[in-house]
Amino acid sequence: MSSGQNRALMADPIVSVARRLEGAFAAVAGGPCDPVVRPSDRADAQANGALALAKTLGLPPRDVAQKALDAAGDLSDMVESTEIAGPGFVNVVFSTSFIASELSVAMGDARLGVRAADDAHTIVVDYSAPNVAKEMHVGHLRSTVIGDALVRALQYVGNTVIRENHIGDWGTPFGMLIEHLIDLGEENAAHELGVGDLDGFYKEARRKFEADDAFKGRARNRVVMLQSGDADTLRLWQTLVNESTRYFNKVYTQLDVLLTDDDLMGESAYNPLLAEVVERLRTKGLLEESDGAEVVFPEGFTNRDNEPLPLIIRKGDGGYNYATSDLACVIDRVERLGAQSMLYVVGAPQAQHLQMVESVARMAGWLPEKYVMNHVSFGSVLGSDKKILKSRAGDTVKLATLLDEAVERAASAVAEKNPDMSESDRAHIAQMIGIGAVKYSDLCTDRVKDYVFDWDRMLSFEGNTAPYLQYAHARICSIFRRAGIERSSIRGGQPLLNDPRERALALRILRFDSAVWEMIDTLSPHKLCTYLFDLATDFTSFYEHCSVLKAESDSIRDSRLTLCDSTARTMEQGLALLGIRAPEQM
RNA sequence: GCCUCCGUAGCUCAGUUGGAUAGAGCAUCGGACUUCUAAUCCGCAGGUCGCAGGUUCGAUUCCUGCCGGGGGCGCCA
Repeated sequence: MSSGQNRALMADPIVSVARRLEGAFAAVAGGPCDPVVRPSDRADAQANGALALAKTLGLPPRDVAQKALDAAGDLSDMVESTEIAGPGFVNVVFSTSFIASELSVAMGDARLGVRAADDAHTIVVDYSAPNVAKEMHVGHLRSTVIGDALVRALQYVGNTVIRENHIGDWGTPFGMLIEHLIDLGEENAAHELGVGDLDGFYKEARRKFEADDAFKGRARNRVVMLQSGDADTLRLWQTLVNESTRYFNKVYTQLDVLLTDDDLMGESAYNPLLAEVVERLRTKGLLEESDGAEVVFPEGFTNRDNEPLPLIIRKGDGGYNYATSDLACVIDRVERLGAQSMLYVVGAPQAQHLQMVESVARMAGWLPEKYVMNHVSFGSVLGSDKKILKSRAGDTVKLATLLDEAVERAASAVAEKNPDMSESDRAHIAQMIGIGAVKYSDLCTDRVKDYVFDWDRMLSFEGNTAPYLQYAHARICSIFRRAGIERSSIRGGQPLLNDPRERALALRILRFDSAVWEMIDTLSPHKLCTYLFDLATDFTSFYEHCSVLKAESDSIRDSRLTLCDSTARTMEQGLALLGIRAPEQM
């Protein structure tokens, strides 16, 4: 391994200095000790570890801080100055040459200095999960966009990531859906679904089911035929699935996410395992009979009347329900796919259900202790009235319609601001801007909270928005275009960082490493968004104050070109981890 | 009733796992364009971090109790 790769293991200087101080603090403490190094507004970083340590040692905090600095020895290869301040904080200022050389190393790394996972493993990410013959709406938007970003980030640092799209393709509604398909005629029905009128199809089927007893009877009979594997029924069912997934793929293409047919793992895929789930639970002695159903009582769950709450494995009528297939999922993911970690990107209302599934899986011994099953919960999309987002007619908002509107709005913004652009360029770029804006507005706030959907805000070029970040990237591309310089031609050098904005920008770029890891550690894409916004802000400030092409000297010009290129690469990669494109002009 | 999530500037949101004086962006106000894309930048102002206790050197952050809002609580998925 070259020293370059070795250094790149910790691109963020704050991480580097933290590791250096960790030993020093440990020496003072006489055991492992966190130096608590954080970014600081009074220096580049501050170590707060002395205050806590002072307590256990019974010494004045400032003395402890001094001892730690003494133990750290010579830090001059990375640090310009250290200072003990206030009650015992250690303020750290990096040497500018260290920042410059670290940036050069990071930019020579294939991952731009982002640390590789030291525990890379196989992770299943379960996301999107629309229902066959039902329209995709904003709830699917959140799951799809958040899940996709997590997949990209987890993959980036070296994990093996398996995408699973657990579509709703089984269950009692398929009786009425198949009968409605027959009524319409297969050709007509396929067309209706193929063009994306899933809502109309589903609603009509449900209307007939509720209004027409004969239809209801046929539907019920059809469910039995489906479950018993009747060939003709299965063929009709497959038509529904195929037409729906064809439509989903259109939305996924528009949304620009990674999901393909290879990732489809619908509920029906687990049918062969359901009987085994029951048998295994029975063998373990976990299965109990309750009100005619076969259930498991995981500890710690109670119902309204404070009685134990069961997870229903097999209904009174002998049918299975979603808890059973979710348990089959766990078995399949652990035993067939070798997953050690499972992420469920599912709305907050499913929290208790997933807890119960995990609990039963652990009771049954299907989920080893160290394996994690993580609910990546998220809140709702709200309208400006702070209520769940609805269309003007009061229906749920069709995802496809919403995405079309995003692209339309972006197209008219581009047409207005950049009228010289060709029609085909504009269409292409509007796609990146409109879709990017929707995705970013979904990703940029803490996922556990609800968020307010606002067209004007998300498409604005001001504030924490995708267009603002994309614009920073486009401006850099524009500089190189204007100068007629290939970006790759100026790589490899170390930048001069004499202006405070140059220095701040370089340090910010190096913190990409930590930003990606914060996103991964907390499964929170908004951490990376916040970073990219800071990066764009630091760049724009640099851009306003440090002329690149009209720099005072050629060496400064080249140095600034290097900074521009480093910024653009980091921005493009960061946006890519969020599933967002970075156009070269806009 | 029980469980769970949320409550930070007029609005929309951050706050790096307990650190110094709580930060952005909108909106308002005051400045900067024969431009490396002003789709931008610089500045002013704006706060009882829902309320009350507790833990400790130190709390927006952890604990308890209230108040307000969302969601969940047995055969739909």
